[in-house]
Order: sequence, then structure tokens, then C-alpha cells
Amino acid sequence: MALGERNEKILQAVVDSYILSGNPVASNVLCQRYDFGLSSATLRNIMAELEEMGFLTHPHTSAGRVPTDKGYRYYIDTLVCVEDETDDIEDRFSAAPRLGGGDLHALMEETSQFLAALSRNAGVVVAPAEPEGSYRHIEFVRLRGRQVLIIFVTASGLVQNKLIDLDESIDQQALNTFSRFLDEELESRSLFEIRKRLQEKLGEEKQVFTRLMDETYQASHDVHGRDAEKVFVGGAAQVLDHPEFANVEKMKALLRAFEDKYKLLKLLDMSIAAEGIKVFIGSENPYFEMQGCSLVVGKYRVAGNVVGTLGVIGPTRMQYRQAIQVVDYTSRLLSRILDERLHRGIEGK
Amino acid sequence: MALGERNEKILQAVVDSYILSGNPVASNVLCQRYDFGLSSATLRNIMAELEEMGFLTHPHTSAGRVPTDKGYRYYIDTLVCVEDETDDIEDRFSAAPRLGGGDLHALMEETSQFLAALSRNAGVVVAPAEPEGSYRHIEFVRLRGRQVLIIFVTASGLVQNKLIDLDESIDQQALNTFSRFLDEELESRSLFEIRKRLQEKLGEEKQVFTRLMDETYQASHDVHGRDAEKVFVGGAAQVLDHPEFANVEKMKALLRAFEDKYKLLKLLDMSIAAEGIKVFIGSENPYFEMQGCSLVVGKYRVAGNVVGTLGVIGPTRMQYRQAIQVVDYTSRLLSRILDERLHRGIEGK
DNA sequence: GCTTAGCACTCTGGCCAGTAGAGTGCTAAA
DNA sequence: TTTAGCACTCTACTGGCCAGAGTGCTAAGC
Repeated sequence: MALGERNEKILQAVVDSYILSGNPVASNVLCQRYDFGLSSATLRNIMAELEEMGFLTHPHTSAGRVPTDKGYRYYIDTLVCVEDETDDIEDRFSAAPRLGGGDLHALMEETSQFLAALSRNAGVVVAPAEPEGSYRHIEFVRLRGRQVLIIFVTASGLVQNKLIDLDESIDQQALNTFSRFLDEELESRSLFEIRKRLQEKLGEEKQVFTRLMDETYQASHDVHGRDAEKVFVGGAAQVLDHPEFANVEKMKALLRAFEDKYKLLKLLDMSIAAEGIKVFIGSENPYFEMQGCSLVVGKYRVAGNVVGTLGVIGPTRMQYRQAIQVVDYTSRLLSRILDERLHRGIEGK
Repeated sequence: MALGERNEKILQAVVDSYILSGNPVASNVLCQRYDFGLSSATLRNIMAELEEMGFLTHPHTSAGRVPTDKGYRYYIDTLVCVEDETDDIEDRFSAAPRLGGGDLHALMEETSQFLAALSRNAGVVVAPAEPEGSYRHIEFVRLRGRQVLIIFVTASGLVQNKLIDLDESIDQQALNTFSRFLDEELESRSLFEIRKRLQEKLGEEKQVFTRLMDETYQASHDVHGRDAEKVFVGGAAQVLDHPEFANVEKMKALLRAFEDKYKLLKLLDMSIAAEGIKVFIGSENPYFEMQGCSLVVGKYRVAGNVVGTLGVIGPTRMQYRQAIQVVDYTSRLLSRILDERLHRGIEGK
């Protein structure tokens, strides 16, 4: 829906002003703060028009205008341009805390805090979920008794491990051989296929290996389901400082939504197919608990492949421009960190 | 401070009634619901007496009585007896969800949820913090390039790992030798001492090993500081359902307290020296944000040694008896689960 | 035909007074 | 020592009032 340049500018001013102040925007305020060369009466007429078209509302008769979800959508789609400022983003965020100390888990947690700190909203990160069975290397370490530690190195260079118990004892030598065998097979086949072939080939003899294979296959699922699909939320308490959550019920609803990691995961993954950064505004959001909230979601990559999503959750009255920049910056930063980890491993510098 | 049997009973009735209803307890209500054989006027006199002694207060002149922190303290110390019911606890909680699926991290998270679900408050668990350098076994696995995965098996049988980068390449053979050397040394010395002796002994030659030793020593700290000292909070949102958190400010303060994991850790660890289960009531709590909250803390063990704490956080108006039972039960359950893991490893069944 | 000034109208939010209800403290009697 | 009775106090809720904010509409001006 085209609006005409003048109306567009006024819509933008209303949204900007509302985002900034949190108060419904009166025609007077608009008249004073922005230089449209129009009187408040004219602005009133235009605002009434925009309201009729569904871009603005009225809390009550004698209140100023507030953007609707449709208004925000128009604002973001056509009025927010981020690209022209990308150059100085690096500078602006360079004072931000550094990322990338510990292991994957710590990195995810830090990243969610990072997003939260920069955007002054809640930060959410979904840990890398790599395609099933995309392992570059699998290693076995015999610990004590019949315990074996399985170490998975995924295609994107992340290391995960899982401890299992075997029925029979097996020596390290055999484990090494098996590891080498698996590595070779992994070049052309999935774990599932390897397991199937092994069952057929070995039959009744060498049961230890079929067992080990079974356990490995199982463990690969566990490793996937566990760390790989985990959602990290940072700065949840600080979103509640926004005045729209002064209502206790809304506050609780949002917190419960944050605790329901599974739903969050689905929410973030919705945008995994989309290009670039996606913004979900208020009612566009399929989960009722998140009504009144907006979500800015981006993706991060390892070796060029999208492996996870990350984003910012806040009230619909959110500093979208800033949030989009933060998500954009953080996704590139995280991608770079993960890539560095990967290359350090491959090239062995 | 002795109260006399009659006054004690009345104090107990007031606290019980207040915990149950959340409303200040009027003399009338007390007279009707409990069979003291006394009129409301007499109860009024006694309550006034208890107030003078500091066990009860008054929100305002025409309101019923509410327990003070001192009142709760007396109630818990002398009026709550849990021991006589321990027999059927197992039965009562047997329908509770099972624990102990995944790795240590998952177990801690589950346990915090478990505590929350049973107590209808927030559940908190501090992951096992074992004495510095109490490793039973350290293993090195060469991955790709110059990356080495260090695997720590702690004295209580938990497995943790950390990925490091070396400057020089080192072959698996050498790593194995080094691992065996460390295992022998660990019987009598700490990692710190081993590192120091190694530096002196090796001097300038075999720098790879001094480097590796340094990295291992570093990593042992990281592993400690990371998983080992982590606090898991479950069911935070559900505490907020209690009417005492209807106030938005209190709500936020509590949530912020939950996010400050470090303080929580200190709070829980305060009771690590005490015998059995400890209850902190309202103002006994050193952290201001937790004013108005009580904390029931227990400990859990591995192989008989206390390695961590766990507890329940809720409003001072909390079902203490139930909370104490839940903490008691959960701490024994978690100890058993960890012990089982440990023994499975040692005996190799 | 668009813009503007002016004015009536509407809605909110704060303030105040009034009232019912709850529960105490005190006094005097049993 | 206990109890009945009563005055007193405080809260919470209600309705009325008023100022302030901001709109919508109308009619005049460019």
C-alpha cells in the first residue's frame, strides 16, 4: 500500500516519536518537534487518515496516536534503512565486551548476554544444529572400567562428547582401529548407513563392535538433541524494565515464554529459510504469550552454511533500527568466531 | 526464648494459617478454625503479647497478625518437625519425574526443575565443585592440526573436557606417555606442584611438555570455573505466582537476583559447612534483593563427600515443611544418582 | 481544494469525601 | 484469668468533581 511521500514521513515521525517516548503522539507534539510546515490541525487530519488505513490507533478519544502492528510493519519495510550506516557499526560496537572465551556452551551464553547488553532487550541464541551425521571425525577414549568417551568433531569443527558404558571391555588399540575405520567410512556415508552395513557384515561375531556402533549412533542423537538444539536466553530481567511490562500479568506471560525453550526454538527457526534479518511484529508472532512483543532474528554461519539463529526479543515499541544493527553485527561476529575456531583446527596454524 | 506451651501453639496456628491463606490472621479466624477453648478476646491478648516479644506484627491497626522473620525462625526451629514423617516421603515423591538422563549439565538442569516442580517455588542447584586438582585421571586426545582435547576425570567420577591449541605439533604416543606420567604424579601431588617440578626438571629442553602442562593447568581452572561452578535455576517464573510478588518492583528485584548467578552461588555456599538442611528467612539473607524471600538449602554428596548445594527459593510465606522435605529428598536422590555413575565407572559392571 | 483557527466534546487521572467492613485495644464484669 | 461489649482506627471501595490533554468538526482563509 503506497502512502505518498508526505504521509509516509508523518507515519515515520509518529513511530519514531512513539518509540522514543513511549507516549501516544499528539498532533501538537508532532507539529513542534518536526518541521513539516503544517499546522497541528492538518496533522490531525492526516493522522485520522492513517488511522482509517490501519496504520495508527487511538487508546481513547482524547489521546494521541499509537502505531498498530501494521504501522510498525510499514515502518520497518519501507522506512528503516540500515545499510547506509553499516560502515561505522564496527566502530560503534568495538567497545563491546569480547566474545569467545570458553567452549561452545559458554560462547552461546556469552552471545545471548552480548545481544542483550547491546540492544537493551532480551538476547536469544540457538546453538548450532548441524545436519544429522555430519561428523568429520569420531574418536574413542577408554576411561575406566567399561566406560568409553566418544568424541564427535562435527563438520563445522565443533567438539562434543558423550560418555557411555559398554557391556564388555574393549582395549584402546581396538578403539583406535575402529575410529580410523569410521573416519574413512564417514567420507562417503552417514552414521546410519555405516551402522547398517556393519551389522550385515559382522553378523554374529565381533559383537563388541556392533554394540559400540549402536552406542555411537545413539550418542550422536543425544549430542544433537542436547547441546545442539539448546536455546540460550540472556538479559530476560532487563526487558521487564520497559514500561509496557508494568502489568504483572504481561510480565509473567513473557517470562514463562522465555522458560519454554522449545517454543522459542521453533519461533527462531521459523526464519531460518528467509534471507537476511527478519522482524516479527506483535501479532505476526504465532505464540500468544509473546503478543505485544517483537522479535528480530538473524542467522549465523559456519563455513558459509547457516547453522543457527540468534535474535533480540523486546516490546513492539522497540528501537528496531538499533536492534537490527545489533543482530546483524552479532551474527557476523559469531560466524567469524566459529569460523576461526574451525580454521585453526583445519590448517593447524 | 521460651514461650510456654499455649503461646507456642498459638504462634504455630498463626504461622500455619498465614502460610496457608496469605491473609493476616484475625483473632476471630483463629478462634473459629482452631479449637483452643479460648475466646477471640483472649487470643487477642496473647497475640498482642507475641507481638510485643517480636514474633508477630500488624500491617495496620485494624488488620490481623502476620509473622515476623523472628516468628518464622521460632516456628521452624521448634515447631516444624520433619523427621517423624520421613518414612513415607519416598512414596509421596515416587510419582515425580525421573532424573539422570543426560550428562552432568542436563542432570543439574533437570534437578533444578525437579525441585521447582515439587516445591512450587524456584529450584536452585550448584554444580559439583570439587577440591582444586582432585583429578583421578587426565587424558589427552590429539584431534586435528595442533588441537588437543584434554579430558579430566575428577575424583568423584565426573568427566569434563576442554579443547586447547598448541604451538607445536605433538604426536598421540607422546600424549599418552604424558598422560600416564600425570596419572602417577596425581596420586601424591596437586597439578600445581606437578607443573612446578616439571618446569624445574625439564628446564629448556622438551618445551612442548612444559607448554602442555601449562595449558593443562590453565584448562583445569577453566573447567572448574565453568561447569563446576555453575548455578542452575529452575521454575523462576512460577515463584512469581505467589501474591507477595504482585508488586512489579519486587518481581524485578527477584528476577535480577536469579540472573546474578555469582551471588546465588555465594548464598547457597554459605550453608555448605552447616549440618543437614538450613533455612534462611527474609532478613537473615545477606542480599538485599532477596529481602522477603526465604531459602531452604541442602547439600549433596559424591562418595560421601559434600560436593555441591541445592535448594528452594520462595517468599518468606513458604510451605517450609514441604520445602524442607523436598530439599532433603532431592539431595539424597541426587547423591544416589551421582554415586551410581561413579560406581558404574569404577567397578565396570 | 487544501490548510488553518477556533471551539465544543470526550476521556483520563488525580483528588476528595463518604461509607462499609474488618479487626483491634481497652474497660469492666464474671 | 477470661470474656463480652464497645469505641476506635484503618483500609478499600465508591462516586463526584475538576483540570488537562487532545481530538473532531466547522467555518473561514489562501
